[in-house]
Amino acid sequence: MNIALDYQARVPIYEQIVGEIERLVALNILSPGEQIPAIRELALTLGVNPNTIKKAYDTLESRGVIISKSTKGTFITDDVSVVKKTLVDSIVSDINEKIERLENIGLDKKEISKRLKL
Amino acid sequence: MNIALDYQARVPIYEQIVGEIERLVALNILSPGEQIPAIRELALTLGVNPNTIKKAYDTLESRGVIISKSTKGTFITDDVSVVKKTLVDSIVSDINEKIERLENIGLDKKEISKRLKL
Amino acid sequence: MNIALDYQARVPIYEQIVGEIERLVALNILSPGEQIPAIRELALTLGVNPNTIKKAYDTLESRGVIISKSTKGTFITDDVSVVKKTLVDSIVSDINEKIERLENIGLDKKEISKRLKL
Amino acid sequence: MNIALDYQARVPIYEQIVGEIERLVALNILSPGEQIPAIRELALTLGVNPNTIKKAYDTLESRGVIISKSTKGTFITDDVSVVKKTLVDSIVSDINEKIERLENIGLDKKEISKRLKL
DNA sequence: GTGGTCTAGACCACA
DNA sequence: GTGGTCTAGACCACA
Repeated sequence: MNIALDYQARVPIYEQIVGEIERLVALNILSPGEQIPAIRELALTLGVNPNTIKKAYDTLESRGVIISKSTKGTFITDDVSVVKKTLVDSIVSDINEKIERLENIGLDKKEISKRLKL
Repeated sequence: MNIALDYQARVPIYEQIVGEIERLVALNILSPGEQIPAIRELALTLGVNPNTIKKAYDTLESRGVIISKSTKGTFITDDVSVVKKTLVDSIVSDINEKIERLENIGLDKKEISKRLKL
Repeated sequence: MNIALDYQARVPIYEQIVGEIERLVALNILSPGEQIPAIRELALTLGVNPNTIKKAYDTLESRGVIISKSTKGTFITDDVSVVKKTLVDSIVSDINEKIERLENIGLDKKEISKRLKL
Repeated sequence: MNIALDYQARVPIYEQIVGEIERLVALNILSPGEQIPAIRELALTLGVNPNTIKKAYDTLESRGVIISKSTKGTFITDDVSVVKKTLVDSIVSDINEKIERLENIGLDKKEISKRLKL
């Protein structure tokens, strides 16, 4: 699994991993039901402690992105649509929040639109 | 000065204060040249340690948002336009980054536009 | 034999199998003296390692629920009443423990009764 | 904080701690908004590694029982009623599930009632 | 081999 | 002092 980590970033490593895996799911690079690397395996690949991977996997499981089946391995959830929808929704609402901030500062919708890559 | 703090957020308190003051400047609620509260005063108002306010003010001064005149007090910079421009630019580039992410996930520009409050 | 397994549950697979067979006995779906599937056969049916079935059968035999007659096969015990009684007793005492917890939290017996399907 | 741990139990230590704190909240021994011991402090008291307490606190926070305010400490949530309700509901539905199992086994409601401490 | 738990302890930013 | 992150590594049950 191809994941780039930034050790300087404020975002903790385990959350970077969470974000990357969510991204790979949204991009259909990871498919529903697909098995993902074992904790220790990914730890080796990324040069990171297994506990850190575990924390990322725990977070992903609590968000319904993956399911871990003890002794069997860890798998992408069968219904990926919810994950995608949630991700898109959160990005969209982030953007809308920021558009609102720009309007508060005094830019009108036309000015804003001009500066967006749309 | 009306500033809401979130003690649970990952963003440190002093940075939240920085962001809020920049926002108030951008909104013209704080005017160029206007005096802002003394460190101890604001510390009391917000129920926060004076060191935290100090750190926020230092950051704001290094960004050219405020100027502290030793015994006279602390003031909003006279030329507020740079502050505003910087803030707007950073928000705009944030948004464009997220638009790109949405495109990567598979939404085209039309779909994205439909969901933005523009 | 119709047994549903939950690979995510904390309860180990072999214990789930034990519980399910005890349940089938208590429900008279498995009758006294009846032969049950061979280890390898059940392993295939459930898509599980034969060692896991072995462990479940061993446990059931130690509890007197089944008897394995070497070359002949494995059978439900002739006197099923003890199995049932033990099972009922353990469920009842589970419930009573939980009733006590509800009382400790502050519900009185009347309130509790109202919410039970009795 | 008075918490008894059972190192033999199948339930992991961190979950025992979670359960105990939920219980103390339900019993009003821990009040809304009240500060609870620092991670390292409770670790010392219970003779357990700080990471274990952290995991318990993380779980409690994800369930909305406590709120951790970085550098300030950890606190019981302000609105405890939801926590209580959820706890009671889950116990009640556990009991009802078991009552149903007893009925499936062949006991009628009268027989069951007789054996419950109600 | 696989996930799950736990200890020991370091280091960090922040307040 | 307080929570948060991370490493290193052991041990366990289960499959």
